[in-house]
Amino acid sequence: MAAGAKVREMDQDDDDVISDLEQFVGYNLKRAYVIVQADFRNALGQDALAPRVFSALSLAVQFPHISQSKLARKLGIERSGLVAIVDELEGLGYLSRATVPGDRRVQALVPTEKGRRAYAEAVATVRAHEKALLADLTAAEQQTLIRLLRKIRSKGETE
Amino acid sequence: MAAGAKVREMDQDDDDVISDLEQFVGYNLKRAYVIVQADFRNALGQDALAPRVFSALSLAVQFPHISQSKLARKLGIERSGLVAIVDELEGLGYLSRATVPGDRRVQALVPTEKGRRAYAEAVATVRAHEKALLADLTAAEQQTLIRLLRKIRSKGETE
DNA sequence: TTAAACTGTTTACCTGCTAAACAATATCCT
DNA sequence: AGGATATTGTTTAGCAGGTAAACAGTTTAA
Repeated sequence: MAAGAKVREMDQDDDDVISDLEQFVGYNLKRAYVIVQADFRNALGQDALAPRVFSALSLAVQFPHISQSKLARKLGIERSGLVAIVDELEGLGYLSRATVPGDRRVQALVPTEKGRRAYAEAVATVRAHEKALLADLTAAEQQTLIRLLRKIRSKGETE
Repeated sequence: MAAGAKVREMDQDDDDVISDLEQFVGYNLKRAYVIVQADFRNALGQDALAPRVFSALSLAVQFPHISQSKLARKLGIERSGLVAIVDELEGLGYLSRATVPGDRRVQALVPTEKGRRAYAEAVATVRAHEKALLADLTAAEQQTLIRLLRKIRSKGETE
């Protein structure tokens, strides 16, 4: 399986050689990201909440009446990109766009009871799957990992 | 100006509240990945080698005469997705598709001297930028980070 | 020799974004 | 006051980076 297909008789097996790439944080980050994201997706089922929709819902539940602009900023995406996400959440009945008395430009995102329940359920599922995926890491290692990733984030999200 | 725009007078500032999201490895991974990738891109210049093209070149240089199938497998992408990447590298004159005596199906990727030089230069640049980006992490922390990311990878790349 | 498997490729598609323009609304500046 | 300036949500067009399915050519297995 891992051995090179026997297309040629003396095929030197390069599979275990450590490449340059492996020494880059960026490369390892990307590969790990792909795996964790895939795990997320089949944790919640193939066509349920996508990671970004889950994230938006999470923040909407935690910060009810947040505006779309603020939410976009928290998520690190553009306002325009958030529209489809909020559309989806509204379509699912997980939140509604409410007008704000003082400012008629902003749409306050208020989660519905259904949205809060769905989120509570999703968050438990995701947590469980992430825990299983990261079973090889001790609790301390997981905390360290998060701490180091946040350090990188704080370097880049300065504004 | 991290403070919320003064749209309303008593706008509680949610910016420093720790959200649920921050506790997920997946979320932190994604955010960090975006930052490192962006750093990579403006390390090499806006329209130079994209990360994935750099990665492919790296492996082609390190494993000359690797086949596209093997390269795709190493990169964790589909064969079909690799075609455009190899096209680009060939277009740049960084490698060529060579026929293999024993098997007329496979295209052996052989880096040119130009390709090897370009890679050597790129790798130095990327290393320098990554070092700068990760200056807040000690060398030990960087090693730990890579070790933990590889642990996640080894969990997901089992096949 | 026929069936099965593998290689590279094309094509059609999907996801998750950005950037630019826009109308509506709000705020700032004298 | 009132005009410039800014902000909010939105649409549209486009890009990057991938997948999946089908295919011809070639090789291996039965």
